[in-house]
Amino acid sequence: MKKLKSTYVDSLPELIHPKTGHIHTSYMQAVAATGRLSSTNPNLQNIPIRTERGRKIRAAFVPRNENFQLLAADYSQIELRIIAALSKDESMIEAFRNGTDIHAATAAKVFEVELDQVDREMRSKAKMVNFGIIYGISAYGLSQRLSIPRKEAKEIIDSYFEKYPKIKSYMDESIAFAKEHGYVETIMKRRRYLPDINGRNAVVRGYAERNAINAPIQGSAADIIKKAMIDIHQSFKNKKFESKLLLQVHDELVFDLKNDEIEAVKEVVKDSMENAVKLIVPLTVEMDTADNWLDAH
DNA sequence: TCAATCACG
DNA sequence: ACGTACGTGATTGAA
Repeated sequence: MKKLKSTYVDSLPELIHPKTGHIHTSYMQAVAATGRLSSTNPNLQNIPIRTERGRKIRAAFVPRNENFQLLAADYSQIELRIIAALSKDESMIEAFRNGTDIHAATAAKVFEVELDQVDREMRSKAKMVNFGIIYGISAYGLSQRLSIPRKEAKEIIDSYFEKYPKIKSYMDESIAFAKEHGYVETIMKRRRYLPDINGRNAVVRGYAERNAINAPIQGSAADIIKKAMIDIHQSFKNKKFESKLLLQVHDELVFDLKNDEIEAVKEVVKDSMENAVKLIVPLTVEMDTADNWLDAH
């Protein structure tokens, strides 16, 4: 509990710029191997939200004055939508086209129950599995996360691949591509080189194989939000908006929104993010406004 | 200087 | 049999 105080409460006020009255972060464009941005000095991509005390820190981020409010816009499940699109798995595509809760839909499939029979625990497990898929899952890793025997974890994973068969073949193809070419690439052709993909050390090779699965997914999400940011910048300039983009947090954009531009800005932001690229599944964006960052979620 | 820890997506 | 979920940055305390 020392972390919240030393990293945020004590440090951030010291970083308010004397001239602007704002905290200014630096975004690094060539640090993350997948093509994500990173944020330093201070890092504003890891402002707390998960604990009650942490949420109070996030609530301290406010608009510049009474004529503005904060707008937070975030992609819903962008990485799973990308894997659905890249793998062309019919079931997962169908789930996203129908707008169903993907974790609940996954739980229904994996545990073989009706959608309305999915309880909180089943959904929670299915959510962990969905995340695991993006990261390059192993039975052992899932068993640790879910605190269940490895055998049971393996059964869940086997069931997952049975219900979403093309996710499995897509993952195998990503690894095969990497082994042949020595790199993997995103939807916008950003490459991540994986020199250890054919290595003889199983631990190192396993790491590269998980990178082969994860990098195109995480990197494509980064490509998409970057394109959206460029499109939004152009629109704001053309329309002479005074609202400003403040922060990017991987799948979220935060704006200082002028009160007389609310509807126009929200339309531009939603449209630019949802249509930054055309996938075979819809991209959806959730957004909200408030007088602090916490409540804009 | 570096590993461990903890903050986020 | 092996060792194991992806990507970051800041702080802390031991070496």
